[in-house]
Amino acid sequence: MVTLRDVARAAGVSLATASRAMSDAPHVSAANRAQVARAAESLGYRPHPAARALTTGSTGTVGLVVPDLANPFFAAVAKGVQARARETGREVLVADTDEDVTVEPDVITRLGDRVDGLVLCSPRLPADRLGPLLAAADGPVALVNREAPDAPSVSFDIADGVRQALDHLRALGHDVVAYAGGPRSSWSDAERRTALARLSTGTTGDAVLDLGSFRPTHGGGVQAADLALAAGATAVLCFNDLVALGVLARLHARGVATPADVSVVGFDDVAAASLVTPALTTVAVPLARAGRVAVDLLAGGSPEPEHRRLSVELVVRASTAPASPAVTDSRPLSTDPEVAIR
Amino acid sequence: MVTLRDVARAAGVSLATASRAMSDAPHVSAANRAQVARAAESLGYRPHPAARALTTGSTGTVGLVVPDLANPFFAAVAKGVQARARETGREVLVADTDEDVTVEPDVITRLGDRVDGLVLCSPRLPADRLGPLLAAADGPVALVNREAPDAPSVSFDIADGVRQALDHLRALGHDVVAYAGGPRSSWSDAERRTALARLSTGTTGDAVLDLGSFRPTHGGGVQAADLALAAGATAVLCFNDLVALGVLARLHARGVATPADVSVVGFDDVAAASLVTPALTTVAVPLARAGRVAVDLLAGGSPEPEHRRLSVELVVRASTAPASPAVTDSRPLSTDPEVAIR
DNA sequence: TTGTACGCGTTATCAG
DNA sequence: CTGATAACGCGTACAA
Repeated sequence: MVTLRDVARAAGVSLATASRAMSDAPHVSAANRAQVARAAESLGYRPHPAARALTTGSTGTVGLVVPDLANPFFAAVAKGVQARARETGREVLVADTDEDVTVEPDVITRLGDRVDGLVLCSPRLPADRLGPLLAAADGPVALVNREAPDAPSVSFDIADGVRQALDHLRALGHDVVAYAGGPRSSWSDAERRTALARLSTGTTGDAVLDLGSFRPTHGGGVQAADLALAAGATAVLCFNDLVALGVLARLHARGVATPADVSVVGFDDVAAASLVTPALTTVAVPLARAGRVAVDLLAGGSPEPEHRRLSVELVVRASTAPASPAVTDSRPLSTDPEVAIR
Repeated sequence: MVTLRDVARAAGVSLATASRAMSDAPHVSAANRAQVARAAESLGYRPHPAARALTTGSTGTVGLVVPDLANPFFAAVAKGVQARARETGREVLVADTDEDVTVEPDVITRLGDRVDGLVLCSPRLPADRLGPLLAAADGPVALVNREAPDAPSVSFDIADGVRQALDHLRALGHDVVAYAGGPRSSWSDAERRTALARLSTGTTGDAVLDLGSFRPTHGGGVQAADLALAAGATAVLCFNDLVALGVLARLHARGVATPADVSVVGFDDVAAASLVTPALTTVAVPLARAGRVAVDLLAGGSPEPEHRRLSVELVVRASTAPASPAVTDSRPLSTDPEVAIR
């Protein structure tokens, strides 16, 4: 291994001068600066991260905690974090909690010792458990997709997304729209619900049906679809795209046409949303952007935590269409054995 | 910050003894060991990773390099790496090259300085560029989903997967099966092709049509589907599930029924494969397992690099069925405006 | 502007 | 079994 001492020797200067030259510090003659640079280059010198961390206290690393790397939502955020960190010369240490909120404190402390700051995606950790966690963290923490008073955060303008979706559906003539909600402990589900509540008390008097809470997965959507049908909804707004995809699949399996019979709207605009048939109408959310912003938030050492809210946009695709008479359970199931329900 | 010195002081022993006690080293009296443990516990002592790394030379960190974190294939591998690293008390530093092989050398050296070993997923880096890269790496490197003479690797029994898929298709009566290949520079595509070549010179004389190389994405599948139809194939085996999903979508859009008219087989068994309609028949590949094995391979300091090949299994779902008379371009397009081609 | 010397927190070596 | 003490590689007061 080639150390700074080797570089200094080769350049004919002292260790201190070499150090200053490498870190572009002032008080170094142009000649020496060039000498050192040349020596470092030719020797293939690379500073030892641990040694640097030991003296400076900064590791050049950001941590990322997500519930599930295989979930396209978090994968997209991770890409953004990754990209921004790399641009700013930092590396990213990633931890997947496997959807288990009980391990989060441990993961956070373990990671916390090795990083300069932490990007935390923990949609389902109860608010009262989040506070202590933030307090225990020694470095800066940036929250993604949720807000809290004590930490900077980047989230999305969910209320506006819900509004756009509802406007779209109502313009299409849907009076009975149902909401397939996410986990009760989810901050962003709460956001959707309050937005929905505010929007459904409008002058038109249209209310939106609460189908309940579902696991934020394909399976959750399957359950929600049955309930939506039973309730006679002509449109269903989903907690996220995974749920929407499940609704789509279940509707298809039960012989209900989408969007002819019922319209479906998702949330997030995950990659799969545009690839499925029919392509999903969904509220596009700048996931990667959020990841990038989160790492920038780590640096901002303002006293008051900064809360950035990114705007969202409804993407209309093929899963929504003008309302037709309600479809209920009395509708005959398909006789095609491929799609029939036993 | 509480250091080991504080612990030693509190326990009434020297720094050296405290160090030994903490690292479960021998030559420490049971009494002192307990004292130190108690002191560390009550003070909330956590060893400083950088300091430890500086002296030991080991960082307790493994690196992971992938082309795209948002690709479900790599996301699954990443989960495995993550899980195994955590189990063994290590953290993982992840780098996403964004499918750009030209940045890989840089990424690898940057990461290499901070980790004890590197798990490298680089399916498309040309073999002649991989060799030098491995030579330049200072720590151990484990390859995932490709093999090379100079590094340990974990890959899949692709030949057997292809065989299983082909057997399945032939048993269903498909004489004309087409292969929608992946990138030419891909090691695993080459594996599929040689397996295919060996299998198609059998006594039956059935050959498999080579549709060409496609981008390993949904879009690639769309292109492949048109070619498969033009060639009159009754079944198409795809490079991976993303391609297969593209084929499925395109077939549907062109009014060709799956699996009634043409069967489709994927590769990898990514999560989406079982969620789509019709559910995809595909060769399941233990992605997460591979990730776990890869981190274990890093530790094994054998002189000869170890090459582990994981077995795969065809999962028969709804996208394959007995062959029907070939469908060609002469077949009338659907008149349903939803699916018609302009 | 340059060099010397100390400290960062740990582990490891060597006497006791 | 225990305790000083010397590294590890680098940044940085302080002195020159």
